[in-house]
Amino acid sequence: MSSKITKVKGIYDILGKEAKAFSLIEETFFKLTKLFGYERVFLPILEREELFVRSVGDTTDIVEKEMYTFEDKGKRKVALRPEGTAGAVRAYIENQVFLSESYTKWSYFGEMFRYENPQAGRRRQFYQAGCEYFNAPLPTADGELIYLASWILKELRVNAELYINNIGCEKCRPRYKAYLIDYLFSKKEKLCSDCQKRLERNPLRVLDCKNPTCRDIVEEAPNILDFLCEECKDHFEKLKEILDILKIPYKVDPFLVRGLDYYTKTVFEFKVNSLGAQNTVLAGGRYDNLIKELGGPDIPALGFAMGVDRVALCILNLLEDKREGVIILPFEEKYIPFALKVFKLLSEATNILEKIEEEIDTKKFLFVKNLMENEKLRNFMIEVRNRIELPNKLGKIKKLFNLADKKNFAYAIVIGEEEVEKNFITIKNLETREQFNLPLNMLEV
RNA sequence: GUGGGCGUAGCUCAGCUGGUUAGAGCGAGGGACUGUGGAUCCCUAGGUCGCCGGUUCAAGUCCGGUCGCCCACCCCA
Repeated sequence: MSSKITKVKGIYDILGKEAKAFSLIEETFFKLTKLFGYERVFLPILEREELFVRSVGDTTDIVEKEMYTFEDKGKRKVALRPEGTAGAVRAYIENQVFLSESYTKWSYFGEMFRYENPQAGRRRQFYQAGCEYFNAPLPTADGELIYLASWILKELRVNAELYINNIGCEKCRPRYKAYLIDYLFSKKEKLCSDCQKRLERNPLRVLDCKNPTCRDIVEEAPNILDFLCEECKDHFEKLKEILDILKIPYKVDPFLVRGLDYYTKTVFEFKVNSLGAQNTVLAGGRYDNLIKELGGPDIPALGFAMGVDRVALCILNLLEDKREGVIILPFEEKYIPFALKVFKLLSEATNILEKIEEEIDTKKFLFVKNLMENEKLRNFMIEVRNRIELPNKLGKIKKLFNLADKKNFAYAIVIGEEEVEKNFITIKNLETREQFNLPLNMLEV
């Protein structure tokens, strides 16, 4: 063997159980976002670097040191997206979607890239499932969005707590910021070294420092909620009422600030306690100025992103492999033609089943009638619809059953001399070990 | 970017203060068992001991570097 090529640091193959978790998350996410009117969109992974500098913020760590940036062959400065909102907003503006739609709801699922040191729940290539809701000024939109987010997590059996805050708008935040900086400067020598740096670059981030002495200082700091303008205050009060009506439990955390510059008014986070340090599983908020700042019209918007890798970690041990599907087992090579016939008949029968559920065009087929009456057969056909496979090798019968068992099939179809001669199949339930026959002429219409 | 821990078979790990041919369990493949699986027993395959260099008569073991993994800081979903 020649020298092996390994993966690059922090970038992982998603296989096996984790892949199952990913699929379940994706499926659940799109099922529920669709229910709430979101359309799935497919956005570029590669964008101009400037997009993120201008939206995420040039003093954020994401932009300062975590972006994968490079020059392409046309000398364009490009970056792998570190998050999804900026690209969505760019697409919204560039395609002038606002001209033809009075409001727009998008959902997406895809990989993001940040050059960070890997740890539990943090990878350089990671996946986010996100929603963006454009042209939605009312606090009901915030409520609806949070309701959607909490439902997705509930459906996935993730126990998360919701924290909300309002970080003001361009009218009220500067005043708060000034007071905060004043206060923090008076305590500067007591702050940790990181916070002293934050004070210069991004003072709001001092508010969620984990250092205990910083926390004590923050406890006494001016509270953003006392500084909100009438509009922001009203928005926040209404949001809380909406959450109460929707019966979504939440905690107000006045020290909750988001790391990205574009947020205004509502911000929220769902946190779990089973995950270690990286415990935020879904987060988002309102970004009323971002569209304007990126050269579009003055349109309010909001959104959230869910950390797919982190949610997968949460639900990994909830996944059980259950028996599913059917494998056809011809005992010898000479029975393979018969097995192929069975394979074709059964897989086509699943199509007919689909149709019956919609239009009750049934009785046409004898086997369908039988199916409705015979519970055993019905359960079998449900599994046929889940999965049907032919074996890829011949061997001792014991081996074949062993294989069927290890691959978690629900049923095995036995094909040997007697079956071929009398034109039937023997169906074995691999869990109960029960067997029954199905004459094939029932399937041949 | 910083710090701590760790890299031996597909997986989980033994391998003493350096000493002959590198071990177990699980898993995989085969057999005992030629129309019926999960148990038991037997057999087999699979390792440049992450990689590079150094010390030594001798390195899986010691030293340096490097790559990767895990965890935390930081950051964020």
